Amino acid sequence: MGSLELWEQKLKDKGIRWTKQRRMIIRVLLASTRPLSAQDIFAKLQRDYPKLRLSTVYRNLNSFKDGKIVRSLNLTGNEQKFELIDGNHHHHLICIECDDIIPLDCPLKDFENKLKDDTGYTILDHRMKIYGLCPNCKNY
Amino acid sequence: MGSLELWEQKLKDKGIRWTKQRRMIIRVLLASTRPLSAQDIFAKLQRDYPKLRLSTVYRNLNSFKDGKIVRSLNLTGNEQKFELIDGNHHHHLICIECDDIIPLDCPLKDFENKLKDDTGYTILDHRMKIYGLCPNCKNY
DNA sequence: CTTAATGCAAACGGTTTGCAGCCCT
DNA sequence: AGGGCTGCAAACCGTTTGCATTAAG
Repeated sequence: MGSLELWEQKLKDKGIRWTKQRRMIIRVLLASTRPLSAQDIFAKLQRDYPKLRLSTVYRNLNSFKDGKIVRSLNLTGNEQKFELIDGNHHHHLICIECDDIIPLDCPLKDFENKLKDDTGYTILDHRMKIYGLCPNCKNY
Repeated sequence: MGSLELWEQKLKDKGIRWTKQRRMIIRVLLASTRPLSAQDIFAKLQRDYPKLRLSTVYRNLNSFKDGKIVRSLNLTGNEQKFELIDGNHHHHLICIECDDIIPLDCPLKDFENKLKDDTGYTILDHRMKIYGLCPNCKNY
C-alpha cells in the first residue's frame, strides 16, 4: 500500500471525504521536502486543473489541520506554511538568504518536563525555529 | 536617567528622530509585561491622541525593528506582536485558553553550538514558543 | 438520496504605500 | 531650512465566507 493510500485512510477515518482536490493537495505535500504555503500548493496544481480555487486549497488545509493531518507553521514573512504530520516531531533551521529549510530533531523533552514542574502549566505543544546562513550563502 | 530617556538615546544614536508618536509607542511597550500588537498599541493611545493613525504605529514599529529596538513575534493567530529588545534573550510560554504569556529563559545555547558544527550554518537567531494551559485554565 | 465539498465572487483583517503638509534637528 | 515623519486615504495580500451547484458516500 503506497503512502497516498495511507493518507486516504487517515482522512476517511476522520470522516473527511476523499475528493479529487484533496488527493491532489496531499500528493503535493507528500512530494515536497519542505513546508509549503497554500499559494505554493495552488500554483503547482493550477496548470493541471485550472478550475481549482485558492479558497478550496485553504478550506482543505484547514480541514486537514482540524483533523491533525497537517500542521501549520510561520517560518518566514506573514504567510503560513503547511506540512503533513507524519508522527516525526521536529523543528526547522531556515537560511534567511536562500530560504533553504533543514528539519531538526527536537532537543526539548527535558526542558518541557522541567517547565511543567516550574510553572504548573500543562504543556501541549511547542514551536522552534532557528535562523541562520547556510554554508553556501555565508560565503558571499 | 529614567528608562524612557534610555530608549530616546538608543533611537537618536541610530538616527531615528524622537517624535511625540514614537515616545508614546515606546512608553506603551515599556509599560507592558507582554508583547503587544500594533492594534493593541494603537488602541491604548487613540483616546489620548485621536489623530494618531494605525499606519503611523506600523511604520514606527517597522523602523524600530530595523533599528533593532523592537523584535516581532508570531505568538497567536496571524498578527505580529512586538516587544522591546532589552538585551535579555528569552522565550514565551503561552496559555492557549486565556492568552497569558510567561517569559522563559533560553535553554538553547548548547544546542546552537552543536547545530553549527553539525550543519555548517552560521546561526543568527531563533524563536521558540511553548503552548499549554495555565494552572487556572486547566481546571475547568 | 443526502450532505459535505467545490467553484465562484466578494468580503475581511492585518499591513503597507503614495502623497501633501508638518515638525524634529 | 531641509528631510524625515505624520495624517489621511487607498491599495495590498493572505485568508475567510456566503451561496448555488456538484459530487462523495
